[in-house]
Amino acid sequence: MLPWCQPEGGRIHFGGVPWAPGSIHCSGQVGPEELLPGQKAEDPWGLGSWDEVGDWDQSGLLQSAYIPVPKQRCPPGKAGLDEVMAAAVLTSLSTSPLILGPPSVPFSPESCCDPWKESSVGPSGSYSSSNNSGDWGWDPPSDQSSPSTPSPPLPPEAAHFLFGDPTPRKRKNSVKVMFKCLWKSCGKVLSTSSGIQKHIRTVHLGRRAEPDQSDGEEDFYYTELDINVDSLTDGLSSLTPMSPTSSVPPAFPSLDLPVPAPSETTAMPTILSSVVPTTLCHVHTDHAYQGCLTPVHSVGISDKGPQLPQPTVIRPPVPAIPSGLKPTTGIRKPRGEAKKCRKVYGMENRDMWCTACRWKKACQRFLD
DNA sequence: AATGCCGGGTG
DNA sequence: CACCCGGCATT
Ligand SMILES: [Zn+2]
Repeated sequence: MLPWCQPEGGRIHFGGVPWAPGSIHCSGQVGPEELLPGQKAEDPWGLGSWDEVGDWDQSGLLQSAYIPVPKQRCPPGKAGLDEVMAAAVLTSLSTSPLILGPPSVPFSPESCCDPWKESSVGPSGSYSSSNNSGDWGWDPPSDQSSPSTPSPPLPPEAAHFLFGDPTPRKRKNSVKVMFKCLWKSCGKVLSTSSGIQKHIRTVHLGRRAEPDQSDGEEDFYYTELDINVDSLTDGLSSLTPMSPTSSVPPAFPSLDLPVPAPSETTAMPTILSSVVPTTLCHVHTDHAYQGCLTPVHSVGISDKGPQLPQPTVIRPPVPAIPSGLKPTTGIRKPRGEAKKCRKVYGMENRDMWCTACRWKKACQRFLD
């Protein structure tokens, strides 16, 4: 009687793409009411504001590291430095002498990576089949690559990347800056730093709302997001999967989409590669458990991952563990809290899940 | 009870 | 490989 147990003869595929990213319209969660009435964003460093986020569509948002220094960020004297640097980079970035192609980003982002490209793999057909220890190459345990969500007592460990241009000014009109709360189970996203600062201070830190002389702890519980807003054009098409043969009325619940995996699609030209902590894997398709799982080398530019200094193997330390005696309540994997496909689409729409989810594997679309 | 997903199958 | 699922830790 299982919903999807019907004659599996023909799956329902709407042109291959359930819904395109960037076309989703999220309403709720982030609403005007989250922003202070009169507080029209004071945007500490005049980033141009994007306040009053009624709804924002997640197109390609690239998580930028942390943003450890919100306030007092412009020391009287050397304030201009970052600014200049940033400006310089952005400039050389977006105004490459001859690359004034299409009105959008010069580095054709869309071209290859669509978050949900269900099962079409291998455009260029040559994903070097680098080893990949058989398994679904992964390293669940001991992971920390991602800005793990902090928990109350957790001492913020964010001083890693203090460099690399902390506040990439929003580009012409393709990048918006948002601030996301990293608290355990709160993915609140606000448009202004002061916004989440207050949010965190009050809601989480249980502190007072006045931004005055707060120990600035809240600064550690939010991160900045650079949302690419240039794919407003695509998508929109198959947002309503009207199956031709009227099978499985999708009618997905009017849920506010939970930030899907940050589809990193920004191909760094060159200069940029040195300014941006390439902590994210690029190409990342839904199905393709390749994307970053399999060390996709040769992506055009030999962009060696900045990580993995690994001069010597750091594996050995796994000798003494009395077989069958795992501390059942030890360092257990904290099971990410992000809503995964199953919950998001529901069992009835299993066909929309990402492949991983369908196979009961770790979700690839909504990673934690 | 529902989820997320590892580990272990199957063609 | 693509695909499925038992089973178990988590929520
Ligand atoms: Zn999924």
